[in-house]
Amino acid sequence: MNEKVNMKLGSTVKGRPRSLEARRAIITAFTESVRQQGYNKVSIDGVAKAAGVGRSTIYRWYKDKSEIALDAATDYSLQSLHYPLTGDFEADFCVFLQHTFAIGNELGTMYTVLMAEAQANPEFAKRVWDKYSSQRREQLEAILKQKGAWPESLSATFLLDLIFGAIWYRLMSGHAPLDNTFADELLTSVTCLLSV
Amino acid sequence: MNEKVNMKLGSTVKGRPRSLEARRAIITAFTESVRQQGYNKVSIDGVAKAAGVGRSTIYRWYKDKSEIALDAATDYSLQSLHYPLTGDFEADFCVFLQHTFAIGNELGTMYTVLMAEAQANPEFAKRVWDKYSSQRREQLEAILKQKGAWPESLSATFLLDLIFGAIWYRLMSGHAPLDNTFADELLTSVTCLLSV
DNA sequence: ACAATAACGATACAATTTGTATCGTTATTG
DNA sequence: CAATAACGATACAAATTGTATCGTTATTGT
Repeated sequence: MNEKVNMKLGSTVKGRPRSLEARRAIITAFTESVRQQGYNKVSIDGVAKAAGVGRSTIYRWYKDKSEIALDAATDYSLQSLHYPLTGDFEADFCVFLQHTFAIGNELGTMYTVLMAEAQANPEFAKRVWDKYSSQRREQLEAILKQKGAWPESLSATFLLDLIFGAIWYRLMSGHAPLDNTFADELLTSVTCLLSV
Repeated sequence: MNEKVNMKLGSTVKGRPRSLEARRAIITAFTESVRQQGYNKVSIDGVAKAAGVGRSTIYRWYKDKSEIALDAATDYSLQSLHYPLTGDFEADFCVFLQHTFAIGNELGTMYTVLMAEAQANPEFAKRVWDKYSSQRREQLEAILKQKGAWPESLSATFLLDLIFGAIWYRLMSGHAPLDNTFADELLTSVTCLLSV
């Protein structure tokens, strides 16, 4: 989202302040539209009408469709990222998975689209990474480190790739669900790999 | 690709046969364009001009852009799938990874796009799965089964998701390469999981 | 040789969508 | 109440899509 935005509380800036309701409406309408029609068939005009805002309002704050997607995705994801850890590896890992699965089942489509969009746009890819991926990785890494003994031969980067990769892969391919069985299998495997 | 196509050798069908050169040119130009500009910025007209064919020729055989992507992706992938196994788990696994990495580094962008496209289109998703994903999975599963002892608690579906997931995740995020180190880590982990 | 056939390149077309610009209106600040 | 900037509405050129039509070209069968 545009940084010059006049949305800070207690702003001293003159002029009509940005409508947070409009932004929320845009994000909601966009997310719902993507879910129903697929990213490539969603038009800005359609989102504007569904959100009940003017098309110009969207263009004022988002350069193009991919920017809306990034804002919508990070907005949603960050909400579920700030909660206290118990310190118990197994419990925290399971909670993390549950949150991640919930987001995935809710917004998986959106993230896949972001990845596709990032493919040919390194700058955009970096923003997706910084605003979304890296934050979730850091959270999970902190949880994994609670396990204590960590085999030297196992790099954290690789283990994170393994876990997030499997989740992503199921999300994208849709060939198997993100359910409790899957969570159990992840826990078992990670425990196994960390106990060598 | 259209099934009614008149491209079989020794066809008895009247009329001018389809130009395989045109198809090859389309696939090549499309792949290159996607690599350079990104899927969403590639136009059919641009591909036609780059391929040196008429725009109508493309529309005659492909319903839309996503169909070109699917044809291009499967065409390329299937070439690398038919080779004999040695029967040695470790050797075959490494060769498989090398082939998969090569395809990924060559066409990863394309596959990510296919996944995104498949998100809101179950029918298309099924075709991607049947024509691409499932074939590679079967190949890898055959290789893994050569290992012999397979822990009851570890489902093949899950293990395949772990492996392909990690590869995909690296491809999409681009935060780490598909290199020999990564292959080693995969081999080590899979061996560990299969030896419990 | 020649008719039948169908893919080819080209071009034209309406419909959609994009991103920009402009307008009068509305909300907030000083 | 003046200054300011976001708001919704609307108009616009440009690009793109998918369809249709045309004359041309390559192949098959008689």
